[in-house]
Amino acid sequence: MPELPEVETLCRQLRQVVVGTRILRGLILDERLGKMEGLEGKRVLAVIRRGKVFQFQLEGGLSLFFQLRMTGRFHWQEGGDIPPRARFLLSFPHGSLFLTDVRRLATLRCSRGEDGFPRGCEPLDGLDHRRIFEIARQRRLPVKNFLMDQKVIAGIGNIYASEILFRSRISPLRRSSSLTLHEWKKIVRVTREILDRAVRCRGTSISDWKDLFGRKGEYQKHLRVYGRAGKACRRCGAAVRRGVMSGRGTFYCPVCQK
DNA sequence: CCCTATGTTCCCAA
DNA sequence: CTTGGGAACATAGG
Repeated sequence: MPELPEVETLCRQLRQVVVGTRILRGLILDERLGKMEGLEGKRVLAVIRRGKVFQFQLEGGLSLFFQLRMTGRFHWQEGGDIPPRARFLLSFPHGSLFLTDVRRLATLRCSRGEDGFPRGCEPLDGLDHRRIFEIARQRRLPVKNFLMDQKVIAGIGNIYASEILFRSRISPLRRSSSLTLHEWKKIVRVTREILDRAVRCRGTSISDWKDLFGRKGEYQKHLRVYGRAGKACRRCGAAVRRGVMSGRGTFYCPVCQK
């Protein structure tokens, strides 16, 4: 579900709503989500993101790390009932933050360190294509899977991986070790362009993605291949192909992408 | 019943 | 030991 642009969108909105405010109450509504210590009365000092992971930094050094995974969503409500499928809530004097999650795959980790974050580089603050090239050279997996490896680059998921490779004109099936330095330079530049634009669009609402306030994103209007199996490639007119890689739908143009 | 779904982790085989 | 692939997780919708 949420990839970097969607997580970044929520992160910016969360900052505006909860940073500097004192928590009235924190409640786990589904034990499977994770454990949490007393948060009552603590102020939220910052909400930051790395890759697809959120960190809420609280007064006293405690942090909450959230991973939304496939169907986790954050909602801000100034009143009203607990929404269906809510698994967690943080209440504040001016409203409540809910986490809902149909498939119950999201996770929460409460800790005092930085250990909740993925190890990969952040694509929005200067990916070094030489470094990526060096890592990719030693791996033999398909480049699409490589791009989605959160230990290398943090934040790219299934939709943006297909889009990045289409705009880079590289086949998702290529072994990561087969790409040249020049090709990585292109991929890194395109990644930055796509993710920046998707953040400005507040994410991709393909099925049901909505931001903190229930608004859809706009990046679905810019998608070039994702979800377009059998339709004409926007560049050359050939039929867009849908393959399956590691169990995930993978969209590409067999003519444009080499 | 079949398949699909914006993610991550764990197990197993090579 | 490393690497990569697929199942598992859980639920809804077409």
